[in-house]
Amino acid sequence: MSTSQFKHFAMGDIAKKAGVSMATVSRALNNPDRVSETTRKLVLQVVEELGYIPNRLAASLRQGRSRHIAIMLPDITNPYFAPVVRAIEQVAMGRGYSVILKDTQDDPALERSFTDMVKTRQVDGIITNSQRLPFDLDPKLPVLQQLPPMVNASEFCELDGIPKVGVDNVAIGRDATEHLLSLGHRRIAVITGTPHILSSQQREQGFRQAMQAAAVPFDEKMLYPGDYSCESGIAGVKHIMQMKIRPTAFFCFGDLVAVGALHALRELGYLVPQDISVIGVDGIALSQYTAPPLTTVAQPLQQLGEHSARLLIDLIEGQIPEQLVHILPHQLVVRASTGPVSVV
Amino acid sequence: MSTSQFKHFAMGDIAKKAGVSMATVSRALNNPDRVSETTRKLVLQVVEELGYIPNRLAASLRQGRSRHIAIMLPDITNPYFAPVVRAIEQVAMGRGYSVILKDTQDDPALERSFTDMVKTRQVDGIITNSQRLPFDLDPKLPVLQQLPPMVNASEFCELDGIPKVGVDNVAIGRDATEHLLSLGHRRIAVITGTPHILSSQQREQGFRQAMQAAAVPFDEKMLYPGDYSCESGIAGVKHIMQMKIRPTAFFCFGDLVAVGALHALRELGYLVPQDISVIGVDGIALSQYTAPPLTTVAQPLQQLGEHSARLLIDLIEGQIPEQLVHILPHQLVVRASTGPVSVV
DNA sequence: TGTACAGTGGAAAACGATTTCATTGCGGCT
DNA sequence: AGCCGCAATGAAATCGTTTTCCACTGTACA
Repeated sequence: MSTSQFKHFAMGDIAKKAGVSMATVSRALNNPDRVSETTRKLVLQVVEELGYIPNRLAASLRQGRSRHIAIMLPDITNPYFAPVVRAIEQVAMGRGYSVILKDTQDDPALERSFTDMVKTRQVDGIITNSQRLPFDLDPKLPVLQQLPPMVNASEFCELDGIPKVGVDNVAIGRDATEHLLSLGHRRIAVITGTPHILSSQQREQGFRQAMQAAAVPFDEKMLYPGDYSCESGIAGVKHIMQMKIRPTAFFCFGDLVAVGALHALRELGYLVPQDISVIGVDGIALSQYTAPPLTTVAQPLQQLGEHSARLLIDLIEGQIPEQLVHILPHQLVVRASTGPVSVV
Repeated sequence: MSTSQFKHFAMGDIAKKAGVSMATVSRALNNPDRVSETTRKLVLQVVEELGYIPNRLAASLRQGRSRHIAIMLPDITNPYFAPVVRAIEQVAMGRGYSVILKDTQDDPALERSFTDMVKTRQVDGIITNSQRLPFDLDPKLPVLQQLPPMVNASEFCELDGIPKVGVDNVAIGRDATEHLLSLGHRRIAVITGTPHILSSQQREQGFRQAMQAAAVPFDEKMLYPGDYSCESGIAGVKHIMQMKIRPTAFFCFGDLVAVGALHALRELGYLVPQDISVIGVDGIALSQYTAPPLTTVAQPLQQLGEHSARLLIDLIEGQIPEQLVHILPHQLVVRASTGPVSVV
């Protein structure tokens, strides 16, 4: 038994005391214009008087919706997600929803078990940052009809027809690369994100496009497969800087990776940006306080969250969303970690 | 209406097809040892066959518990919370609970509205990082009896009798200060956390104790009231370093503050730790990658989360917790941001 | 005068599980 | 043989709302 001992009134108690039916109490509370003003006032007064608090669980059961949404992330400790989650949560609250959070550690089994929450009616929809689709689809049927309300945020599943909110990762890869190229860098090293993840693949694709367009050859040894973590930034730098031919710049596929890279370069005695330039992606808050402040391609994190939440809730409530796919603008933020290539 | 079109079977369908009663189905699913093996197998097979998925909302209503817990934070973007939340979430999952997250921005109204979720039966209990008690208490009655299941994590409410999990902030303040003193620092500046918050007050108290014990006088002008943010670290440094008598060390009440301080000192041209030492509190993951790596008093963030979750769920389930208050050990982690005071 | 209709409000059926209470049948014990 | 107890099961009550009908009133209109 629990420690809480509130005295609880049910709707019936209110009804009795107000001398009306439960239906009327319910209406007075939820559809105020469906009862006369006098009755409504009467009911509300009794509600106030008795301190009645409705049991939302019962309402949810009857209505078939929980008014919860779920958000599924691979790694809550990545500061990338904090502003996104906060924005989601704010929009959700504004529309009467609560947010259930799940750190899946990128584990398919966890993802799936979490997704079951919509089947068990515990949540009305899901925002996922995973590119894995946690539902079995019948390829013969249209995708949208088989899906519960869900939106893919930041990280996309390849499948068409799934609502998505994110950025153009190919363009991000291109823009970052062009920035380095424009500073005269030719030997650019890349520390990618988790290789099997689409965003990383697309950034790499953008990188290659830009290099090719500038007719700069790329030595495949200059590509280090990371996993979006700080540690992979460190490992990447250490690995690459021990090679005979060293790069003049690092393109890190995440700001966290770049933080690790900056750290490792500092340890190895290199000066950024005099010896080596570093650019990141994401635009996490901390990127402005690294040493030196990090040049990065910033994503509109808050907007990402807002759009995801709005889209999902529209979907849940059967409102037709203006669009099913939102690609939000990114922005190159030049700070002190990139500079002209040093003439050796 | 929602887009999801799963065909749903209710327990009655299973019962009918298996030729048993709903009670038996329920038991086969939830209390396997209360039905014979043959019936259980039969039921499970039908469940499998029809792809039956129970409606947890209905179960929750009947059982009077949602199997959700809520966690309330002042600021989700502070990396301090990420490991805590993750640990909470893992323990909760292990015990069959989901976690609802709320960023309250330290706003009392939001806190209160969120807390209502336990009254409305949407959550079974709350972990709060706020020192404000979101319930009205009758001072005549014992505290515990009036409270819903809740635990105070990290940040404490002054009231006795509330389950708490946290660290000894006075000792933390003392330890950090003693570290600086042992390096020869005498003019120590302090950038506090949010002044009205207990953890900040206690760290300050510990600081003063240590100073007094060492018979080192403290100039009140060396205390800058911050708010645990990066920005307050920057502002604090800028403010204090423009004074005539400058400190040789900064004691920042949070790692984020310290990150800001490091940034500002760098901008002002000071070398850390040669010119000035900086120490933080928290032990966030990033503290090891700052420039220079940050000396800090680390909190056992993961354990904090684990204990909070366990304590709360014990409370919810009426198990008697071994103890109601957990003070976990902190640890001074000496890195490169502190050093002996320079002989001027 | 009769009919239609809008405005109210009530009774009772959902929602879909869990749990209580009663019943059955069987084995063991005396 | 008779009785007790226990394991296995079912019927029905229950959780606390929302919602669907339907009834009733009074007014407007032909």
